[in-house]
Amino acid sequence: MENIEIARQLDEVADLLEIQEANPFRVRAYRNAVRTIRELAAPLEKMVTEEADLTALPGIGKEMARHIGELVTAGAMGVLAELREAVPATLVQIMRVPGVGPKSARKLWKELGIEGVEELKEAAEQGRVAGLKGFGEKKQAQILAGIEQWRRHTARYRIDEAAEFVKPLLAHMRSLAQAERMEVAGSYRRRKETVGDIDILVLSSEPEPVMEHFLAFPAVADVLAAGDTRGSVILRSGLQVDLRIVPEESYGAALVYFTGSKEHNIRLRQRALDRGLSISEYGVFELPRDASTTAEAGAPASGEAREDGRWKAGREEADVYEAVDLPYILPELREDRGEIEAAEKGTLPELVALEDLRGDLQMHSTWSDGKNSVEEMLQGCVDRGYEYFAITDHSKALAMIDGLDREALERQLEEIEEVAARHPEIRILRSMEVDILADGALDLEDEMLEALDLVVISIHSMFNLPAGRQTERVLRALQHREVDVFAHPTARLINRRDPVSFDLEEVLSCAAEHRVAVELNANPHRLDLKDTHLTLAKRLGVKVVISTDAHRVVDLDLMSYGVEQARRAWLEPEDVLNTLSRDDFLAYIGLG
DNA sequence: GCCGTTTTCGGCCCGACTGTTTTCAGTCG
Repeated sequence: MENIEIARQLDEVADLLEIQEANPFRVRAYRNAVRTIRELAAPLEKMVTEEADLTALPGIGKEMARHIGELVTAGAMGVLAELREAVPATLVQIMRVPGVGPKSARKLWKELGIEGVEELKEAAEQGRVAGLKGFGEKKQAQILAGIEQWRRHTARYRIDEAAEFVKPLLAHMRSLAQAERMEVAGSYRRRKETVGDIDILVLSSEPEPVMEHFLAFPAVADVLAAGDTRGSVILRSGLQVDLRIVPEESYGAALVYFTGSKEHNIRLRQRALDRGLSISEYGVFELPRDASTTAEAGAPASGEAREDGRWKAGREEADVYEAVDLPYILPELREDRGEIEAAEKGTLPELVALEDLRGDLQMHSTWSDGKNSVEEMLQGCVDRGYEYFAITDHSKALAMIDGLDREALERQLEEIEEVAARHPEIRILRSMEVDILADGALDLEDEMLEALDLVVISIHSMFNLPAGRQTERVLRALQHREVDVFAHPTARLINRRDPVSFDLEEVLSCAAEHRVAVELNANPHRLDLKDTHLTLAKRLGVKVVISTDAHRVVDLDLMSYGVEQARRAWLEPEDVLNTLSRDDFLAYIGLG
């Protein structure tokens, strides 16, 4: 059983417990376990069969380990089965409707017998929901709108999709003089591969016109909330945008708060409490001395309290970190994946940056499915300051797009030689993206593989092999002595195709042993390997190459998405092969 | 249900907005 399925079932336990009004901290314990499992690169199933100690994982205790063991060995968890007996599992769907939480779901079920979204819609349309105590006409309308929104949009947006919506919105907001500073925060700022919504923070001493201007953005389809300092809208695209307006002394604290992640913020706030401080989006505050005896021990709620002398910091993000004795932590690292501990010890990584890259090691030309010639791609690479690049057209197994057979490759290599002769300013690597066939053999004769400067291999077929066979297939390919790079290893397409299943740890160990690098495919549809996988690669001593897989010259600019994900994985320049200079890179791949 | 050089018991982040309320609960981020 895949980790993702185990996480899903534990998450359902948490949902059902919430509807049952269980101890909220117990619910949180399940959510924490879910988070750990979602980020875990090692397969739990294997850990269980090897009798590894699951309780060593954060948020997994004795009980959680027992649940997981049960699920892996018996295929189901007793705790979930019992909950499903007591609570209709379809109530979880109701909870997903915006504006409906566990309390409402329970009430709708207990008092109106509603068990699913369809029934909820019907009841709301008939006006029966408004009759409930604590509900009303407006709440009922909100629920109906919520159902529509939920139907329209369930998936998260790829980061490049989100960027397309963010750009015009930012331009709109920047045209307003009262918006003194502005930043897109949230997971967008942390450069996650997908975002659920967009969070925009504005510094202004005049919030009213800023909020008005925000609501007047032409693409706004629906206003969910609009207060003095917080607003929330749905764009026509279905994307939700939240706006927060804060004064100058709170901008840094609000940026920390609004950038997240939630888990990172919780750690910071706990750290503050340990130091007699409290952090909120308004700043860092000193706790009252007698905090233990009073109920309101936290940060002052709003404006007036910021002037009572307890405000300590909050203008800039760095001030907030400094207040809890930490150096500044970059947004990409704020996931509570050890960055707080590293910051404390002074061992934060020196993250790789776009300027560090000296070459691009996967791109296509008109020889296969690319839209530009070899020479045009070369010029694109020269324009981006690269010292080397690889032309990696597809091999013949991809008949659909006319992959190159041996003869075609030979002709292509002749052209490359001619182009190279005219362009001594950059080194063209003679390469190919060779398909890994069903049995792990490579889709090109050994003789030709030897003739290439760089052999890149990847999966384009048989995505659904069972994990055991997929692992064997990949291991065999990795062991071929001519292979240099394993490209887009899991073959996933974000929101479109699941990753293939194989034992990643075994695959990476094999890559390390045979000195094969893994690719971080920078195309925002792929971002493969993803951040947590790359962290594991680094730990296992596997080098990474970041490549765009460009199919036209402009695609070469997708490199930034790759670098951002590499940064989320804590990669430093020395972890990434294509930060090497031309001579060092050629030496690394044995071309002296 | 998890966790711990201040704790194996008693904690577990903090605040805005909305709707239905006369002081707050629920939801969300």
